Amino acid sequence: MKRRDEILAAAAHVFAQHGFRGSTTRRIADTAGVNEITLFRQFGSKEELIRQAMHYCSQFVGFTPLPDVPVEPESELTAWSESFIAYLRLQSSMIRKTMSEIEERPEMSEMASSVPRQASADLCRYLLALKREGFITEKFDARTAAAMLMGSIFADAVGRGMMPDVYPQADKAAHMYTQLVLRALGVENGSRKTSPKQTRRTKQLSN
Amino acid sequence: MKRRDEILAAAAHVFAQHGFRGSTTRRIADTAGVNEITLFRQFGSKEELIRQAMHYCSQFVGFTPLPDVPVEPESELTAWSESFIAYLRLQSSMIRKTMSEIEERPEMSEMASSVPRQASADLCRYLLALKREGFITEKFDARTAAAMLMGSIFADAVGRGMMPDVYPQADKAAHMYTQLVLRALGVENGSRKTSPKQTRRTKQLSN
DNA sequence: TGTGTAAGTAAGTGACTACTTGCATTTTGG
DNA sequence: CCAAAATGCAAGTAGTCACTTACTTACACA
Repeated sequence: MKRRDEILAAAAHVFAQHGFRGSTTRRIADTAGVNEITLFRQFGSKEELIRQAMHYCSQFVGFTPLPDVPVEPESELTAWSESFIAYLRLQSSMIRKTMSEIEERPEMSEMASSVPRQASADLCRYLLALKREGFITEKFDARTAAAMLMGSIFADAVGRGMMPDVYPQADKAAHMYTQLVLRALGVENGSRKTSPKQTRRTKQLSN
Repeated sequence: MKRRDEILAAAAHVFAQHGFRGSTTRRIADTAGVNEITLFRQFGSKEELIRQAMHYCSQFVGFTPLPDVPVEPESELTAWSESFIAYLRLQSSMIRKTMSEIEERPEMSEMASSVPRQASADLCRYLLALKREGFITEKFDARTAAAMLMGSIFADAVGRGMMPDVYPQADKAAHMYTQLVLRALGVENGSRKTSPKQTRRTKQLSN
């Protein structure tokens, strides 16, 4: 069990550095400190090993959750953006490798896309809640706004290593992207423009 | 000469599909319809061939230029965004492959980063011109705003193939990102908030 | 003590890789 | 029209790749 996890972690690490073709079974075995044969006995093939390694990695994902009912949009959304960018930066090598293999190993990319998919859904729901709770009065498309915030964060995480000078200061970037999106939506200094629409949930909370 | 270009185009195409390691000399030769030996006689090595193929590709880059003096911010910036996203979408496979090889072939990534670098500089200059010409009165960080617009477009171009449902309608996306950024900067319906600051250039143009 | 399981060692297989050599053929330019 | 350059063909080299077979060792548990 422990051995197995060590091998999976090693495989994930090697894959993040060298991609699928560059992840030779020898290199993975050396990194894990085990004999090459052990890989084949445990996982059958290199492909299966790397598939399981990616699945193993997906256990450790977890973002600061967005509340169902917004109270302080800027701080809540900033916290979420910070945790999202931190995750993407940590995984940036793996993300780049995975994205470059869509054409040749589409099922692996599909697995990797579940995290941003979920994040996008969460973010959209939160933005609609901002509208429902009266923080936003103007018309806007939640999916576009969500795609912008996530896209900015994504591009920052995977692109900063290549061209650090085109991005804002690293530790403030998530906050600045968040602020700019909120300004685009007309959310300023956290004040409500209208009172919340009455729904079952908001009624319960206002008791 | 013509032969050479055919080989370079084939090499670029194969590289965009399979990456460096997957671009076998045999595959490139087959795609180009030439003998494998010809590659080595013309270019010496696979590495040199692919290097030249990428350089060959960079000839065909060209965006709708941003004017030095903004007149209609939304239409001008949208046109630029459209041309930028069209380019990135066309090159998305190549971009993904190049990005995934930063660790192993940094000099190639450096070459590829010159295009977005230039684009970022152009965009920043334009945003500052918007301020100078009185379209923007609020304080803003040009680099952050530029990173957001470019990041959104970049993420759209490379990510849509993987998860089409998280992005807005493809043919309107560039326009919507542009609009949202302009709203964040407080540029509405193209009207100036203050009169342009007098500079040599604007003085000349106002004659 | 015996037995099953996970691990290691040694050796090797066939396929593919970038790249080379020698020679025949085609294309091209003056 | 002829020489020179470019290209093709056949064969081969040395290395790497994923993966296999046969056998040995270490350890847990009953």
